[in-house]
Amino acid sequence: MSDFETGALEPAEGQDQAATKAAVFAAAERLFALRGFQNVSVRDITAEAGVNLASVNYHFGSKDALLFEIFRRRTSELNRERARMLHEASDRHAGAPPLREILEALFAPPLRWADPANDRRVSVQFIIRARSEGTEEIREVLQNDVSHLERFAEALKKACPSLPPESVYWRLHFCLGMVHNNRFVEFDRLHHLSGGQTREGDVAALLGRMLDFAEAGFLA
Amino acid sequence: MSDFETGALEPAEGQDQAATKAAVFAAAERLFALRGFQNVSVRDITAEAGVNLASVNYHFGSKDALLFEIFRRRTSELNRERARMLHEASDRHAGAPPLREILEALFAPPLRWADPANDRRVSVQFIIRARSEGTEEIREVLQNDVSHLERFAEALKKACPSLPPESVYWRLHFCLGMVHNNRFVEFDRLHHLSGGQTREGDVAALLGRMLDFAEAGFLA
DNA sequence: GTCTATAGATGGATAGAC
DNA sequence: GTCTATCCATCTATAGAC
Repeated sequence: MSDFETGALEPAEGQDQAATKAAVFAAAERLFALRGFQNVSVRDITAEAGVNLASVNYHFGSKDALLFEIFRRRTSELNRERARMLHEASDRHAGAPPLREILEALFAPPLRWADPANDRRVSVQFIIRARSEGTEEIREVLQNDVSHLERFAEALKKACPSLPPESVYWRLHFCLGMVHNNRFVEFDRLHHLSGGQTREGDVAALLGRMLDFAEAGFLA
Repeated sequence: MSDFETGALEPAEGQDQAATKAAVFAAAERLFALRGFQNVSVRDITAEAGVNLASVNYHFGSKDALLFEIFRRRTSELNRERARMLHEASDRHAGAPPLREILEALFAPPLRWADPANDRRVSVQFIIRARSEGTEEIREVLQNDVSHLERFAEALKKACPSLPPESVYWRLHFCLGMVHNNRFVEFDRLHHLSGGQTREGDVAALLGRMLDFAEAGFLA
């Protein structure tokens, strides 16, 4: 299943099965990201996608299963990007990448997605929302699937040998908090607070700011 | 209104009006904090409080209004504690408190509440959840009520005169992200990731860790 | 496979008895 | 003021026609 993105697909006026599923997937992700899971009904999704009401259950089984499928796909994509960046940094430095490059592998992928020029913009918001508002099933996955974080924790321990392991874990937790706080609402609030001095659109600059802050925090 | 906590109140078998309102308030806060706003029905709340179904609408007007009243009370309490700590730090240092004491005024109150020995434990979780899952009305308040943060931003600018103002705002944003990430779910996940090395119960130690990290981040 | 119509369940809110 | 009974809207899920 879920092989609908293997080629170039337009919504099409036709009755292509894959196109319908893709339209539902995209509409659901967008609406969930903007309004939250519980505030979006199956009717909202099918209306936005321009398909009939039964499509969600036919293609995904249930509303919960739809949410879960989007979540699994997006988190696996994100973690794959992070793992690849960490791996490349490791290769560049004989298996012991420096602190800043580890943090960059953690921060850069979600920030790249968050770029206004990127069509993955809503995907980051979706993931952040699903993390906290998701179903019990999603909560279980979050609890048990920590293998990608383990790789980061190990790399950080190696890069900060003088730091007690539990401090590494806590600081990784702080870094994740920085990432999870990158919601539209929080950006808007900051923009208001700063009198318009903060520009969230410049994700490259934001990445630099986050790296400066987190790197210094790790070296404390 | 909402003057029901002026004395020692037990749920009572009687029909005390204030006691009923307090029971609804407490049950709602607890359930919202644990399960999220949309996953708790008015029936759940009244059942948990041991009162009749109509109580929510009679005492608060609606489910939304109940959420809003809890939110307003808890956030005003929290911001008052923060403002008081900031003010005291300011007094101790002739109007120019050092960076670490400003950050302590920001971090300490929610962490004190989060202490397992504190009955305010759920209140922090409630606030964090309400911030992201709340109604439109709550979102508007978040957007417009930033006066308490302005005081912190001003103090931070004064404590870090060499830092561009927009950097101060961004770093304040990062610090708030650290605070907002202190959810039960995230603590549990971290506990699992670290193989039990992180103990969230020791809030004093956690405060120290957060201060070390954030202070270094600000000095970067 | 697609879509309409509807079942079946649940929720917020309220009228009216006491 | 309290509480029961109920209204009415809305939602997910599905049966069955095409």
